[in-house]
Parts: sequence; C-alpha cells; structure tokens
Amino acid sequence: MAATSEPITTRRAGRPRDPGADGAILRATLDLVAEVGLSGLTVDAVAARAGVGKATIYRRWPSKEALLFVAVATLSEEPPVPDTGSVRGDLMELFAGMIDRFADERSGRLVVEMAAAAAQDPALLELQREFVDRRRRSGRGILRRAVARGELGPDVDVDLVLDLIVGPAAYRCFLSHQPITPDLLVRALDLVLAGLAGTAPEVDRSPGPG
Amino acid sequence: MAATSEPITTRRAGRPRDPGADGAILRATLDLVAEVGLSGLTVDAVAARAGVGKATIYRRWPSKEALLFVAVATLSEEPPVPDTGSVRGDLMELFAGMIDRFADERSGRLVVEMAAAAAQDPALLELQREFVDRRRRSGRGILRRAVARGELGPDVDVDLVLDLIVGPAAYRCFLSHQPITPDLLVRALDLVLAGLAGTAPEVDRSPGPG
Amino acid sequence: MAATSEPITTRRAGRPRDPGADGAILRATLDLVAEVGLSGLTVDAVAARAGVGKATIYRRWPSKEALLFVAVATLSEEPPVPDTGSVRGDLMELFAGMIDRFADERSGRLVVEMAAAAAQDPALLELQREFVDRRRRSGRGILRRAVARGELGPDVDVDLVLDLIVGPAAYRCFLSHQPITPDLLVRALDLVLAGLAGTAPEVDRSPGPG
Amino acid sequence: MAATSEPITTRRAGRPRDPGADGAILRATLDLVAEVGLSGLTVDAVAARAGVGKATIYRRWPSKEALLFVAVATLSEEPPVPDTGSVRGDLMELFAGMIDRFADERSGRLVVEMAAAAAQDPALLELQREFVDRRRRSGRGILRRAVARGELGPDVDVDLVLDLIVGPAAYRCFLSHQPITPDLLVRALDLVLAGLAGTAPEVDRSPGPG
DNA sequence: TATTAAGCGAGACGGTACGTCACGTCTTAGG
DNA sequence: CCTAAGACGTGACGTACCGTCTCGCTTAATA
Repeated sequence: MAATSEPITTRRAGRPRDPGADGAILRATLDLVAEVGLSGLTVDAVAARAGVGKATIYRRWPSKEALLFVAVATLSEEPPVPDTGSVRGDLMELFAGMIDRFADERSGRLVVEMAAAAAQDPALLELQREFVDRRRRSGRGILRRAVARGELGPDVDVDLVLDLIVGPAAYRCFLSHQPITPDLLVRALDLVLAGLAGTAPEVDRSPGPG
Repeated sequence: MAATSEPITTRRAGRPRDPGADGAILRATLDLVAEVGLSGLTVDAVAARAGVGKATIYRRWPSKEALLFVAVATLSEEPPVPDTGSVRGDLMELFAGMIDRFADERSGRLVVEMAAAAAQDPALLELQREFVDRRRRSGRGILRRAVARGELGPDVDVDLVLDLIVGPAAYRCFLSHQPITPDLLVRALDLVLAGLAGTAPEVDRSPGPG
Repeated sequence: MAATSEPITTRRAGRPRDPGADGAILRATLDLVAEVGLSGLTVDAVAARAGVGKATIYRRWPSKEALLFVAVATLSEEPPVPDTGSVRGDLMELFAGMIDRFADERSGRLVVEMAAAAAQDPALLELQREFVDRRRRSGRGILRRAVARGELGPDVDVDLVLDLIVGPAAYRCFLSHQPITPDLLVRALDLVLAGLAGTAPEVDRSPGPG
Repeated sequence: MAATSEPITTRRAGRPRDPGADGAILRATLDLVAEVGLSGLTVDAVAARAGVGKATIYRRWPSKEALLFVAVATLSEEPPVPDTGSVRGDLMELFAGMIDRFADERSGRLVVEMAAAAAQDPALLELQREFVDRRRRSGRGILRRAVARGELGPDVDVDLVLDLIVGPAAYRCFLSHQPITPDLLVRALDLVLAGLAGTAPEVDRSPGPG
C-alpha cells in the first residue's frame, strides 16, 4: 500500500554496528565501576575489558558519564506501580528498592557520583531527571488514587509528600552519612501520613479499603 | 613539678609557614571555583592566582578537593542556635540558610560535587559529616527544648524529624531537580509538625523530661 | 616453501606513527639545543616547538638525552672512507671533521654534555660507542691498507694509533681546554707516524728502552 | 714595617663559621656522589647527610657543582714532580695516577660529569683548568729537563707531547669506551718517544715519513 | 656586661621541569 | 560504514630540586 521509498527496516549503507558490542561495553562498564568506582573508571579500560576499540564506544555514547548512565539504566527495571489498597503499602512498595540503593555503600556512592556528573552536564541531567521521574509518576498515581479513595484530603501537595518520604534516606546518603536502616522508610512514611491525617481531613478516619 | 614541659605554643624548628599564604590560597580557590566550577578547578591555577608555588599548596592540603572543603568551610559561619520560642520558628531559622544553598544553582551544584568528592575519600567524608553535624546538633537542641516545653511529645525521633525537614530540598538538589522554592521549607516543616502533633497527641502537656 | 611468513614491511595494527612527527621533533630538538644548550633543553619546549604532544615524544624516546642522541645522529653522515694513497692523507681526511667538532666551542660543549649523559645511561653509551666506532672502523681499514702497502709495519697497534691521533683534541676539548688549532691534528699525526716509522721498520730492531 | 690596618687573621664580627661543617659537608658530598653519581646528587641530601642546613652549604659554595669540585680537590694531592733520570720514567710516574682514574669505572664517570659541569660554568672551568694545569706544569718540567739533558731535541712541542700521552686514555674514558688497560700509558708513551726520537735529533738516522 | 653581627639547623618559599595519565579525535587495514 | 588497534594534541597531575628566605638560637668580638 504505502508507496514509501523508505524501506521498512531503515538500513544505512556500510557495515552494520556489531550488536554484541553494546552489551559487551555496558557489561564491562558495570564491572569496572563496581571494581574501581566512577572516578577510577576510564574509557581505555572499558574498551580493553570489552575487547572493543575506543572509537566504538564514542560512536555510541558521547562521554564516559553518558555511557555509565545508560549502563546503569540497563540494570534498573521500571519502578513498580503497586496497588496494595493503602497509600502506606503502595508507597512502601514503591520506594523500598530506592532506599535500598541509597543504603548500600557501593551503590550509594555511585548515585552521588552520578548526581555530580549530571550536575555538570545538561544531557545527563535530563537522563537523570527522566529516571527519577518514572518513580515519581508512579508515586503521583498512588497518591491520587488515595485521594480518590478518600484516604487523603483533596489538597495534598503530592510532590512534597513524595519528597518527604525519600528525603531522609537521600539526605543521609548524600550528606549526613548517618545510618540508613531498613525502618527509615517506614518511620518517615508514618510520620508524613500522620501529618497528612492531622492537617487535612478532619472527617476521614476510615482505615481505607480493607 | 612543672605541670607541662610542653610549651603553650608549640613551635617547630625551621621557617614557619607563611600565614598569609593560607588565606591567599583559600581565596584563590573560592574565586576560581566560582568562575569555573570544581571540575574546572586546577591546582596550577590556584597556585598562579594566589601567587604561590604548587608545593606550598600540597604542603597544606593533600588534594584539591581537601583544599576546596577547607575553603568552603572558611566561608560558612557556625550554624545559628535560634531561640524564637517555638519549634517552628527555631527550625525555620536553623535551616533557612541551608535550603538557600540548595536552591541556588551554582552553590547547589557545588554541594553535589563536594558530596561526590567526599564519597570517594574517607578524610573528606569526615570533614563533611562534621560540617553537617554542627547544624544537626543545633537542631537536636531545638527539638529537645520543644519537648521540654511540652510542644512535642517526649518520644520524638529527633534525627528523623530533622532529616524530614531538609530532606526534600536535598533530594531536589541532588536528584529530582524539581524547583526548590522558598516555601518548600515551610511546607515540609508544617507537615512534619502536624505529623508530630498527630502522633504524640494533644494530650501531652507534660512539663518536659522529668 | 614460503621463505618467510613474515611480511616484508611489518605493519602493526592501529594508527601508524606520524612519520612527520619524528622529523619535526628532531628538528626542534636541534634548534633548541643550539639556542639554549643541553641543560636548557626541556621536553615541553621541544614539544611546543615541534607542534607535538609531550606523549608523542616519550612514545618514541625514553628521555630527552636519548632524543638528543638520535637528533645529533641524523646530522652526521657516515664518516668518510678515504683513499688518498697515503696513511697520512687518509687519516687527515678521516679525522678532520671530528677535530673540527671538538674545536668549535658550541659543538664541543655539546659533545662533552652528551658524553656525560652517556656515562650515566647504558643505552646511550651504546649509541655513543656505535657512533664513534663507525669512524674507528674506517680508521682500521686505513691502517690495514697501509700495512698491506708496506707503509706501516705489520704489528701496528691499530687502536692505539687511532686514539693517539684524536686523543689530544679530545683531551683539550674535555679537560685541559687548551686551544684546539687546525694544525693540532697534523702535528699529532706526524709525530705518531714518525713513531711508527721509528718503531717498526726494517732497520729498527732495538730492544727498546731498558 | 707594613702599616697595614688589616689584622693578620682577618676576623669579621659575628659568630665564626663552624670549621667542622666544611669537612662534614665535603665528606657527605663524596659519599653521596659515590653512591648515586653526580646527577643523583642533591644539595638537600648532602645537607641531611652532613647534619647541616642547606644555607650552610650555599654560604660556602655557590652551587652543588662547585661543592663537588672542591670536594674532589680535597681528595687529590699535588701531582708528583718525578725525577727518575729518564723522560720515560718521569712521564710514567706523572701520569700513572691520572690514567688510573680514567680507568676506574666510577671515577671515570665522575670525571666526565665534572667536565660537563665545567663546560657550562666558567668558574668551574677555571677550577678544572687549574687542576689539570698542575700536572701539565710538572710535565713541562720533565720535558724541559729532558731537552736540557739532550734526551730530546730542543724544539719539542711540549704540550702536544703531553696531550699525546694522556690522550688515548682520556678519549677512551670520554668517548670510545674501549678498555683502558694498565699498559695503555706505556704503549702510548713509547710510541710518542719513538716519534720524538725519529723526528728531531741529529743523531737519529731514521728515514722519516716518506 | 650588654650589644651586635654573623653563623647555625630546620624547613617553608616561588619556581620550573619532570614523566604519567586520561581525555576525546583521528588514521590505519580490513570486514 | 563499521571494526580493533593504537597514535595523536591537550592539559592536569603530583613529585622533586633548585637556590632563597625566615625562624629562634648560639657564638664570639666589640662597646
């Protein structure tokens, strides 16, 4: 039907990119960053480890930081869109993995270094923002459903609430370096929910949909 | 007999370090970091700007990051120990400056980069921890006084509360890059205080820790 | 079957070294050493003058001394293999250029500095030895031909004779710093040839100094 | 008599120089140069080894090279003024020690390095020239006595003869690095004396260089 | 006896060059 | 057009010495 001169599978001239190279490079990157950290990571080392020329890396990603961001992205699956029936349960499920990452020494350090890299490069910042926004979108959904359910008042400051829940763990990971215990999330969450209960909905006392 | 054989002002042999050099170096560092950012900062440039040999810098600080930490430390005065009469007022006063720093683009970026540096170097991490702990100590005092006053229940999780208040701004500065508006602090604070009121409820009028 | 599986022009993988760089570096080296002397020669300056990165230099030569040796070697053509018909003429021709180098202030100084460098580095010493040996080989040929011709007795101490001829100029260049006049070579040569005539020839059978 | 206002022992005000320091410094210099060579010699190391401040060294000598020259000078006694009755014996005695120094690997290297230093600094060159001239003066005396005795013709080129005798060893030490055997001096000497016998004196019946 | 001038060990000072390393680009021959 | 290999120019790194300059102290000769 379509009289398009464009072939279905766009195929540029010349030798196609080795599809195996991408994987090898990303794998090498993750291995190395685990071994020596971001600051110790060098493109030469990635190339050597992946058995690949440096140009092959630069043809795909504009900098070693971009490479790292993509490599890390391959690790992390889509954040969950939980539906336990209660805000509390949903938010717990949503943020559990994130807090774990902050808590782990190695991955926590990596997050900080990546944040620093993103702070200096708008492109990376965009990648990073997109990344955290996926979780935020899920969180917004959770809160909106809770409002719909009547669990929360209609004028909840959604973003603030989400930030309050992850904030403590983030702050400890980045700056204060106080311990990030597994119950940090619960305690923050409960205090915030208590705050929401106390502020807004004088009426609502319902325990939510059982 | 002699209480101490150690003289009051221990003076090592040899020419003493030029006390003017420290200031010149730190000033040059701050100037340069403001102009070109941490990543653009070079020890050579600092030396040149300060009119000092590179060795004079390395004699004092082991790395440009350490230098930067000290330089930044010289800027920041002791965090306030406010006493407005209310937790809310006290905490507002305590954290206002901190949130401002997160909010400002340039200084925010610097905070992130410094956090990344600290994540890689235990010595810097210690400096950083000490730095944020000064504010935390002040915050703990505020909360304890509030407990004593009966404004808060006796079982407040002090550290958690403090982390909840600064957490959102920190999180936005480091990761989500959502806007850090001046009212972010107030809103977080009020929600948290509401949570505390809801948790440790109105019943409590106890005159403080007995 | 195949005489050699090794290709004639061994070509390693990767980008070949820029052949122009070698020339530029060597030229810059010679220029600079002429301007500022060996001790004033710096690798940075050579790199800058040659329009080349420092690493490009260090990739080719392990030290600035090695570089200088090679640079100087490019200047000096193969020593002559004269055949004037007489030992005297041949040796004059062979050593004239060498003595000139000793005599010239600048190049004399350079020779001394290079000798000092060679004294500290076995690799350079080998280069140097090879260099002077080329002339020595020519000299040996001259003397052997003279022996064949009957001009000299068959038991001439070839190496000693050659050293005697250049020795004075070398000694003056390196240590005594007495004038190295154009006739120094002739006079040394004539005295040595006279000695050979007195020692060896058909008449003389005297048992030497008792 | 002399109405000099200058005291016999010139004595400036202030604390006199520690006479022990000179010795300690020179000793440390020689030790170190033996261990690490001239190029590895540093003033800091000399000061540390001698238990002396760097300024104490620079107060006495203007550079580490000057220091070394003086240090080496303290080792070497006045060259002999031999009188064995024959030119041959006298010259042998005069130059034996010198050739030994050329022959020894370590001291030979040092001589070359010192020559290079002298080539770059007129003051050192003067020191060096003075040093070698002492031996030369002795050699001139020897030859003049030989002329007086009739052992040599009256028109001997004194300086040339001396240079011819030490030349080979010097040349081998500095440049060709061929072996410097103990008999090198004898052989050179005999050849030169043969040359002198053949050239000059009326007694001599040899046909000369044809 | 008090002052003063220089020397002392120690070590910091401003410089300069070193040789290394990683960056991101470019140039080979070959697939 | 891609590939592996590896050389390229750039530019910062941290180190090592240079020769000079304070420090607080000690040691004579002078006043």
